[in-house]
Parts: sequence; structure tokens; C-alpha cells
Amino acid sequence: MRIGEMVRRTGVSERLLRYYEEQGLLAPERLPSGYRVYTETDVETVRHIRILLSAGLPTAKIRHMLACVRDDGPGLVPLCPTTVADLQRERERIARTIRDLETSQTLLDEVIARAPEPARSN
DNA sequence: TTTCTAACA
DNA sequence: TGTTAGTA
Repeated sequence: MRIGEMVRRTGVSERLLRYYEEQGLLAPERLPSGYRVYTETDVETVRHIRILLSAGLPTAKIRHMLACVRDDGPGLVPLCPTTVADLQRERERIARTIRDLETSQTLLDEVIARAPEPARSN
């Protein structure tokens, strides 16, 4: 199928589908005209990409992860032995980011709390 | 009409 | 990411 149908099937915009290709996440074949040709597998791959992206993984990690994942309907299943470790590492990275943001939030709360009454009316 | 690339908002 | 221009 060409990109138009992919947009309908996946709900992902043309722009984004081309971007995923540029990032090495998809590799559709080309017609002599230069038009991209996608397969059913690509539709599935886009679903995986969306899930991994929602999980906060960068496209570079997703690129390696795609070959190591299966889809049993309800969710993704990590296959390669390194995949689980990679996911745990990402989880830790996210946890670290959350902690940093909480520190920032606390700092802001303290500053806000010291504001004179009239200025705090937000 | 649909898609492509490249570049700008 | 959206949008746009000029094509094939």
C-alpha cells in the first residue's frame, strides 16, 4: 500500500511516517516513481513505534528494539535477552528524570511560598 | 489525485 | 510536526 492508506490504517500523518523512515524505524520499498510502498508488517511496526514512543523511549533505542519485539495482541513481548535489560535501563533513566523534576517542583514551591500575599493571587 | 523532497514557520 | 511549493 502507499502512504495514503498507511495514514488511514495507522492514524499517523504522512510527515511522521516519512520521519520514522528518516530515523531508520521503517524501510518501505519504492516504486519506480519514488512512491513508498508499505506492507502489513509496516502497519504493525508503526503500532510498536507508537507504544515505545509513548513509553518515553528515544527513536534511536526504538530502532534497535523493534527487531526484538513480538506482538501477542494485548501488548509487546520482549524477545531478545538484551531487550529486557535495555527496558530496565530506560525505566531507570525515566525515574531519574522524575526525581529531578520533583526537586525542581519543590524548589519552586518554596520560592512561591515566600511571596508576599498580594503577589500570590495566581 | 496522490506522492515526493526540502525547507520554513 | 504542520505546512507549503513545484513536480512526476
